Amino acid sequence: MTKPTIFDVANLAGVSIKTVSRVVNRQPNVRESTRERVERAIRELHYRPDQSARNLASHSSHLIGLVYDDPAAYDMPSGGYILDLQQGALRACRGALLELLIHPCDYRRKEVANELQSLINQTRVSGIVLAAPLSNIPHIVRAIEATGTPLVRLSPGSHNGGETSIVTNDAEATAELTRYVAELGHTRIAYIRGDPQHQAVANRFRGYREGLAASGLDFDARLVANGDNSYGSGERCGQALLELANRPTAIIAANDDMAAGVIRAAHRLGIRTPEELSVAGFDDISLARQVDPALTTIRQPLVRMAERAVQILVGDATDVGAKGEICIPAEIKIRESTAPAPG
Amino acid sequence: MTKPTIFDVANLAGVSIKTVSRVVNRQPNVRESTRERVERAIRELHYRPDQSARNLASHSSHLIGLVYDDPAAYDMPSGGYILDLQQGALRACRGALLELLIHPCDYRRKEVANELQSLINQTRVSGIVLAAPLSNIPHIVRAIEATGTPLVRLSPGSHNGGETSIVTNDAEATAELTRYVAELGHTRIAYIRGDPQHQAVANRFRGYREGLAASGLDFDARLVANGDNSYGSGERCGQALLELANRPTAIIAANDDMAAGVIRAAHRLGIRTPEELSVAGFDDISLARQVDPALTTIRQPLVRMAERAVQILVGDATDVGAKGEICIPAEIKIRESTAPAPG
DNA sequence: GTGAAAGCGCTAACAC
DNA sequence: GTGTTAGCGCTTTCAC
Repeated sequence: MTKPTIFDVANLAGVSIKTVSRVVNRQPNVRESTRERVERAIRELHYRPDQSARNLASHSSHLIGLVYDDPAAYDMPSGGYILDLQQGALRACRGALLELLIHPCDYRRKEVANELQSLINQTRVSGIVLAAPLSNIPHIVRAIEATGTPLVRLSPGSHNGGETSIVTNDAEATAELTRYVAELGHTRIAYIRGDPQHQAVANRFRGYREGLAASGLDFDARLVANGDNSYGSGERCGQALLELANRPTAIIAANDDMAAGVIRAAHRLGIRTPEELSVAGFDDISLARQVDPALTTIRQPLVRMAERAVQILVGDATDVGAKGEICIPAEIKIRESTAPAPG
Repeated sequence: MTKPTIFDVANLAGVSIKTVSRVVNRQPNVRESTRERVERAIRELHYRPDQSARNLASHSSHLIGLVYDDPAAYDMPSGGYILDLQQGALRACRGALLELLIHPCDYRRKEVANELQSLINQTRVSGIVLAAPLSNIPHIVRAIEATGTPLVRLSPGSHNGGETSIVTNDAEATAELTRYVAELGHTRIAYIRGDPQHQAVANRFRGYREGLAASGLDFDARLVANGDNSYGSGERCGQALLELANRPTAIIAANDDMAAGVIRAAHRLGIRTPEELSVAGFDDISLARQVDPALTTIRQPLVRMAERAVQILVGDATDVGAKGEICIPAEIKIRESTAPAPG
């Protein structure tokens, strides 16, 4: 009972190995009847092509590498973010008979570029999905491009390369959310910024300012705090903002982790959410539904973004526009954490 | 500037490719001076062995497959659980120059066994880490064992095979937690069971009963609810228990997701935690620290369990006992959600 | 200690 | 439409 090879299948089906190869790879130029005979033989022998051999011969692998910032290097921020990315990538892989290799790495380390080149050389991944903030660090992007491996970047802050990138409308969505909060009667709307390295997150701040302006509210720098995307930083910034003399009645955070931290900080200070304080986030990770009150947030289409990225890598993107910058719009999710301004 | 091969290195170093291979694979029988010459050539050419070729020739790969129950198939329970597993596995991979392939799959589908055999055949992963509850589903375990691929199971409910498995002391830890809660003065301590397919989780229920007995408390079947490990089921079970005529003053859940659900249910019903209701979970996922009040729970050493599993697969486990059942004990984390019984 | 030769199982030209 | 023939870049006998 040794593992069947392409020769065994060819023998049984009475064809050459090349024909078997054609059938397996769904290539044209095979008569329907021949195809069926081969497929029967494959089933009979439980034949499964050996990836290593295919990879070697074809100079590619059926592996997609998902590269993202290592959460273990910090205090585990945005775990939900990663799961969403994985889920999207996996969904697209499943359809394309690919497997997914995950490679978190700390973007602050100098050797990342080298490490990624090693990864590519050794595994010959047939494509890389690079998540933010790695996706907008020039030397890392260049290192990958230098290998010639297809690359799709997720949420690079600005589209500055010839490569494909997938983004969402961070600024517009945040502006809309800000206007929504303003319409609830809030006039002192604070904002917690995220990791400055993360340009897409920085774009959200721009949206906040645009939203204020559109609502006829003045921007007040004292109502802006700087977090780092982590839950803990949300707690700290929230507390600082809420201890202000004339405290805000609404706080918008650049992501859900920080927004969840704000809710807790408010709770600690005895400030009720949403009665006395409205809170909103961004991402709609599962935590957003698990905090109390459930977060009003912006649903970033992470799953679909990652899925799309893989589809593009395998040339499976059905529509046009598989080059350049592809935008999948975000959508506002109103839940329990926002309410009319007090008083 | 084409990619250097083993021949280029051999030429430059003035040796045969076999010698280069020996150096690369750290095999004996190479004179020190020769080794150095080869290493210099490798550095000079930036040579990196091609994995596909190695895999094909050696019938193995430098990939580890992490297989777990697909959270996307449900309502995303225990996302933190998965991240912990990944983190541990990745940590061990990094040290061993391995890459990690993730393969979530829905254990309820009939084709899983086949799917996993495909995965193994195609990628030739050099080892599989199989997480619960897949790890205690006989036909799945058998399917993997049949391929001859090294397998380490995580938390199979009972050690029923010749393979290595890594477990934690679910029952003992839960018993200890139950005694702790009893010592706080609680006499009506409810329990929410988890997914019945998940034997390790089932063991926790046994621990609960043992803990009650050790504390001189009677077991009351009405104080037991059946969840499915999800946050939502925790909410539902929590509500049901809290609407009981003579409601419990403490609820222990078989995992953190459900415990977090209980806290929310209590909040909805206007029951304060921990003043009127103590709540405890199991796992210590990051959510445990992000709910309010932070959960008293049992820290399951998931990261270390997964790390250890990979170490064993690559034969890197330093100590003995790398066969059979390895137990990494859990530890109780007391936070804010448990307090003395009211009244 | 070191090397020559024979594959590993497949894909890719190119012929028919 | 289908088959033939070379490799892909390494590891593995086994000889020296």
